[in-house]
Amino acid sequence: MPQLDSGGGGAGGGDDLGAPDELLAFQDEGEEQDDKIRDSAAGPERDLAELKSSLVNESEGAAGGAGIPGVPGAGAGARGEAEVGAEVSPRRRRLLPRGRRAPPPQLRAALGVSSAQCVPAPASAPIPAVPPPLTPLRFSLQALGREHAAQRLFPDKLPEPLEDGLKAPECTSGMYKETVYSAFNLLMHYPPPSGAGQHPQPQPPLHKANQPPHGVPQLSLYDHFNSPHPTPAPADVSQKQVHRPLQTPDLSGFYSLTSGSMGQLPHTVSWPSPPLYPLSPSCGYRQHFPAPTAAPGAPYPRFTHPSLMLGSSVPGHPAAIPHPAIVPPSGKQELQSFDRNLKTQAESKAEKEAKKPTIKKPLNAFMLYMKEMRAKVIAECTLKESAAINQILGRRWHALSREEQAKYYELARKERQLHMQLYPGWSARDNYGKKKRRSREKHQESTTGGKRNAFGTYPEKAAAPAPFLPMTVL
DNA sequence: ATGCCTTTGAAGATT
DNA sequence: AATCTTCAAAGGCAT
Repeated sequence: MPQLDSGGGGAGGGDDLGAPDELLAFQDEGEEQDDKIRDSAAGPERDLAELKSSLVNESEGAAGGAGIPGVPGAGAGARGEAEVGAEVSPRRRRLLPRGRRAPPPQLRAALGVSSAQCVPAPASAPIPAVPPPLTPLRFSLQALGREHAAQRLFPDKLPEPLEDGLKAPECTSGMYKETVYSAFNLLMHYPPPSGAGQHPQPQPPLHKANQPPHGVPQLSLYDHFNSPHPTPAPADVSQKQVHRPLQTPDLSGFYSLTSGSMGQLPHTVSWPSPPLYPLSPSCGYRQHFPAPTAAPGAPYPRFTHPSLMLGSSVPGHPAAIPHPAIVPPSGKQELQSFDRNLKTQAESKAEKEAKKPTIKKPLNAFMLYMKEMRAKVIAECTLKESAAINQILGRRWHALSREEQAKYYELARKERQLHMQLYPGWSARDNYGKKKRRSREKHQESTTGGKRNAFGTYPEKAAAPAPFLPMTVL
């Protein structure tokens, strides 16, 4: 989205041209802004109420024989829903019962056990920026995930944007205003003295770093560069092993909107972190690495695991530095077998090819939004089923103001741009077929009666000019 | 163990 | 050019 490129042209070329979706996302929202704002302020209970209602109505509509309800009930509230008067979006149509599992009843069950299942914040108490503490299990898993995540991080990227973020007006007056992000930024750059952390959760021991990251949740560049627990770089790495594929000065402003998962912040900000120090101003990315705390010369375990030494696909970026977007083929099973295979080194060429780590797609704006807000929704409700949560998040996404959405689009644009810089030869095509696709027959069934075009909307709407120029708000 | 569900957006593939 | 398809995250659930 060129309008989003406040840099007046940006790093170059087509990358600055956001996908049409980004423009379309703001369509039909002009006169709906007021409604959206009201809805947005209505709180989670309304989200759920709408969702429940719409699900019920949609199901009833389907059962009624027409197959498609004319208006999805109260669910129309979030956006004014003028567009659903005549036709229901393909996405909503997909909510209708289909296939062997009849999702709507499932979701109704998940959402409709009772309104009490969702525990919204009291009316007098606004939704906290920081979600309630996580359960011990989730807490430890996230901590573990974060640690492993750090192992996959490029040590040569750093919170420089964070520093910029502190200076950037949009970071002090936008989506993260008066949130923990500000504190997070500060802590990232001005961490408490070693041992000053008062959080009862001890920092995971470094020795864990030698363990393979089994079950490590996939992290995006967003996670990585906003990681509150950046990977400490060994002195030798920081001095001589850091290779950068490109000099990318125009990336200097990346990730100025720091966040990471909301759910991680409460404890992560209180973790004691080693002091940060800038690496090399000559680097494409300015680096801030935690000063090594290990004895000089001591091996740095975080980079010793074979699975962490997988080369990036970046030409001139030798194998040493893993990247959060790089993951073993698919999950922990593969990771374990990957280790074994590395030990035996007896795989066939084809097998090796199959074991090549996957470079994931960069997250789009909505994915970034979901990643950030999921924990919040989970905290507000007892829901855990992602399908239901995603529905809520989808509605909230539409209820966001243009300014709020624009920030995620900008973040996503930067993520794509950085991804492109890091993996010049990568294509989304590379990952095609790596997921087992649902059967063609089933998919056709699901799309029968309504097709979603490349813009996720109706062709006639896609043809409409986008009234919104995000540039004006950035 | 694996895939589906569900969301939006991006991008490759197909018509 | 327009449309279709796949994948990105996530976690419960069905097979």
